[in-house]
Parts: sequence; structure tokens; C-alpha cells
Amino acid sequence: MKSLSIGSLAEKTGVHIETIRYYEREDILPKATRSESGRRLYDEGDVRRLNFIHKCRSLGFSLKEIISLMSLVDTGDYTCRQVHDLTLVHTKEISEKISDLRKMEQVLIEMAEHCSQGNVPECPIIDSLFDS
Amino acid sequence: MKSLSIGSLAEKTGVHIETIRYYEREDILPKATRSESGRRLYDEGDVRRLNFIHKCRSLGFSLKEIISLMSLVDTGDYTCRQVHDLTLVHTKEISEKISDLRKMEQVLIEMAEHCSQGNVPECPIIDSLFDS
DNA sequence: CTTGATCCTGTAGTGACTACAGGATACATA
DNA sequence: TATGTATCCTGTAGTCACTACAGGATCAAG
Repeated sequence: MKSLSIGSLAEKTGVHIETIRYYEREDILPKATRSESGRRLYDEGDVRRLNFIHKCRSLGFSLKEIISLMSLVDTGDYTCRQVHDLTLVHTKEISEKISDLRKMEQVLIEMAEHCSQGNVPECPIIDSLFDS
Repeated sequence: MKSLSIGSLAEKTGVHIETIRYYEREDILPKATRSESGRRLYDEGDVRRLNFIHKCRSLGFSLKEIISLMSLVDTGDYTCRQVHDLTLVHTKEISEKISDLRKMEQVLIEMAEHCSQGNVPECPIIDSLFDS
């Protein structure tokens, strides 16, 4: 049943081979069973697990958060409310990042608006970068 | 004239002492002149320079970008248009980050909306995290 | 039987810091 | 003048989540 190579797992999940090995090293994925010659072998359960990790990463969860999440899932010891609340906390962190970046964006746009955009060696962007 | 300690420079600019030493090591700041006993000494020019770096960092520029920007400024070999265009490119990168984060945020919010938030060990968030 | 694809381990690099350890020096107070 | 504590020094290692080799073994197809 364990018949997928690391390459196939990578292809099925969109996670790079090097990253899969890294996840194993860091105990985010369990040690893979090996073929006689020492190659890693996977099955559909591994695909499912790696999809979970991949999706969490794409939603901005850290590997530490993913480890906690997965251990909740593995033990079955969680409630919908608990997961919901964890998700809300994470969503708030994302929202804060967005608002930080929007502030940067706004400052940059405002700075650029003052430019003559001319062929001259004076620039209000440079000037305002020197302000503390 | 060079009479500021690294601690004073840190206080004036809001940049940590360790970070100032790091910037010197990485040639983002020039090697500081030293007192007889080997302590770093700074002046208002250094304050100005570090403010520039600090402000650039707060606007999301990488240290590499800052090095290029500063060498433009140091040589005086730049035009307003050039700086304006560099800034626009950087602003676009910020905007892309924002839009990526907003997509994450949206998915998270939608996932959370489906929760019963009950005291039960079934959760639609977990279910959808397993989808590829 | 050979060729090229795939796999293995182990190590080092990335970016921008941050956090010590272990010691030297400066300055304010008793 | 002695002392205590604040500040400084160098050098190294850790953080996060990969990514990129080097150098070698093994597999599958023609």
C-alpha cells in the first residue's frame, strides 16, 4: 500500500521534495517507511497529511502552529469552538499584518506623489527618508 | 565631534544596539571610529544615516535595496524620476503582499463562518484544511 | 548494458535580526 | 579611593522556513 515515491508525493501535493525531507527532519511529518534500498515510501494517508500542512502554510500558519493543530486532530481531543477560536486569533494576526502593510503602502504612495519625476538630482522621497 | 556612544545612537534612532553592530558588520553602516578604549563613537551624520536606514526598513525595503538607495544618495548620481520609479516598484511588491494576505484572511473568515462553535469534536475548519 | 532520472545524506546559505557568554571599561556615589 | 553597576566589547549560535548544493547510490527504459 505504501507505494508512492517522494517525487510522486511532491507532485500530488505541490510540496517540494526538499521540503518534504525537511518536514520529516523537523518531525512535522513522521519518519517515512523505507524501501529495501532505503527510499522513502508514502501512501494516501501521507498525501492527506501533507495536504493539511500545505494548506495551513498557505493560510499563514507557522509550522509550530501546524504541529499543535495536527496533534489536536491526531488525538481527536478538540472541539469546534476551540479550533474556531484558534483560527480567529490567527486571522487577527493576518489582519494586523495587512494593516501594517497598508500603512507602508500609504506612506510610499504619498511620498511618490510629491515627486517631480524629473531628470533632477533632488527628490522629496529621499528627503523624507532622512526624517526620523 | 564624534561624541555619541552606541547606546545614545540607539536611543536617538530607535535602532537596537545589537542591530547597529549588525549593520556595521554587514557594511550597511561604515566602520565606526573608536575611542581610545575601543568603544564606537558616532555623530549627527551617523544619526541621519541610521534614521534613513530605519525609515526604509519601516517601509519594507530590504537591506540590499537600502544599500543601493544609499549609494545613489552618497554619489548624488540619481534623478527624481529614478527614485520615484524604484519606489513604485517597491510599492507594487507591498501591494501584492497585501493582496496575498487578504486572500488568506478571506479564506480563514469563510472557514470560521461554517463553525457551529459547539463543544463537539467535528469542525468544518479541520475538514477543509484536509482538502488539497 | 548504458543512460538519464530519481533518490539518498549531509551541510551550508538565505534575511534580518536576537540572544547570549565572558570579559573590559566608564562613571556615579560612599 | 573603593565599589558597584551601567555600558560597552567580541564572537558565536539561534530563529524561521525553507533552498541549494555536493557527491554518491539506485532505478527504469531503450
